[in-house]
Amino acid sequence: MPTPASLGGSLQDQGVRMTRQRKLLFELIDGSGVHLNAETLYRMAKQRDARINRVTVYRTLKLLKQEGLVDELDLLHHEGDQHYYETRLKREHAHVVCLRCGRVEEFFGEPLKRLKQQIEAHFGFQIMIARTEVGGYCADCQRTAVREAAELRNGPVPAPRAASREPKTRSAQ
Amino acid sequence: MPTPASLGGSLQDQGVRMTRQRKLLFELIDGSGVHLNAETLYRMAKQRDARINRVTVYRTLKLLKQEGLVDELDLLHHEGDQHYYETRLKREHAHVVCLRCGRVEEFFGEPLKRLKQQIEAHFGFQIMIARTEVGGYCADCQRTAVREAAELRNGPVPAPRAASREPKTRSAQ
DNA sequence: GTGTATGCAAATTCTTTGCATGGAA
DNA sequence: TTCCATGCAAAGAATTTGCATACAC
Repeated sequence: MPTPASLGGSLQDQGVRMTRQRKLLFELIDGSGVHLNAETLYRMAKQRDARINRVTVYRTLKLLKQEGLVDELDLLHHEGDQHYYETRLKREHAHVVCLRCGRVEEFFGEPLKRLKQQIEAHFGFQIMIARTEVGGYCADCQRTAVREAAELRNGPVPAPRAASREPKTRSAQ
Repeated sequence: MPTPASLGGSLQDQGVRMTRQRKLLFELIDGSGVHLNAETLYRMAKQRDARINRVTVYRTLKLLKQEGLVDELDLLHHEGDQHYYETRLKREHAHVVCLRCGRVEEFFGEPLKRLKQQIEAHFGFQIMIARTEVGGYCADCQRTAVREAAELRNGPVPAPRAASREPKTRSAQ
């Protein structure tokens, strides 16, 4: 299990070459918290090194995915069909996506461990990847939805959807 | 919650027109058990009605997805980036994919309910979609992997990967 | 009759591949 | 010095869109 600062460390031992591009990409993925997609990662990398190519980003993500160093998510395709990547954490967690404002929360907790254990026991299965993604409405957006519905009934000027499209992230439990 | 035989029923009430194509697609999705992808569905439909177009399949799936009548999965991209669809069941369940033979199992159970409840309570979240997809090795493939490793050590003729690529499905608990 | 759904062709989005060159070990 | 990694251009897979026609209501 790699510490954030050493995404590449274990790879080097396996004979994978440490290039300028890979070093940069590893740093960005580790440093950015979570939920980068290929395009965003590419743009961030391009800013710090104009000589990097989008294809290299895809190849690097594929490598990290194969080696089990990052997890691939789609966050329920809430904004398009691209995939998102995060460094693999020790703790199992679920992603909770608000379908209205796009905020992504993370949930760590007992039920996830139990779920995994039960599946392994039930099927004699050896679990390598586990992904739980949940969509719905966050507390804020539930309130807003109620307000908007009221305004729609009463006044002819519904408030513009104030929710940010910029996904925020907050961890829990 | 639609019964399998009436995927389209509730849609008609909402002013969605029941066309020859939609009727056929609804029947196929309902009848086929689970885990159809767009291309497979298209080919099945084409066999029963040559006049159907691939685009109509995509449009119909999108409609059903929006109305919450089918769930969209990717089964961890085990064989490509296409998506899979299944009619929405009353019971929450997880999909358990063998990364070697491609078999897909379904897991129904307590931990899933608990997980959902805890997330709703913890965040004040209103869950609309929940998706759990688990990848790993099934009991059979664990045994096979051991045998193959042994053959690799002893004899120079490892057995070909005998596992079927045709995903089988079995339900559990 | 009206307006939504379809088919067709073309476009778009996301991702991968082939091949010559560059660079890490 | 040896291969693996990169960049570039181009291909590929999955899905969506524009627009004229067909057809459900």
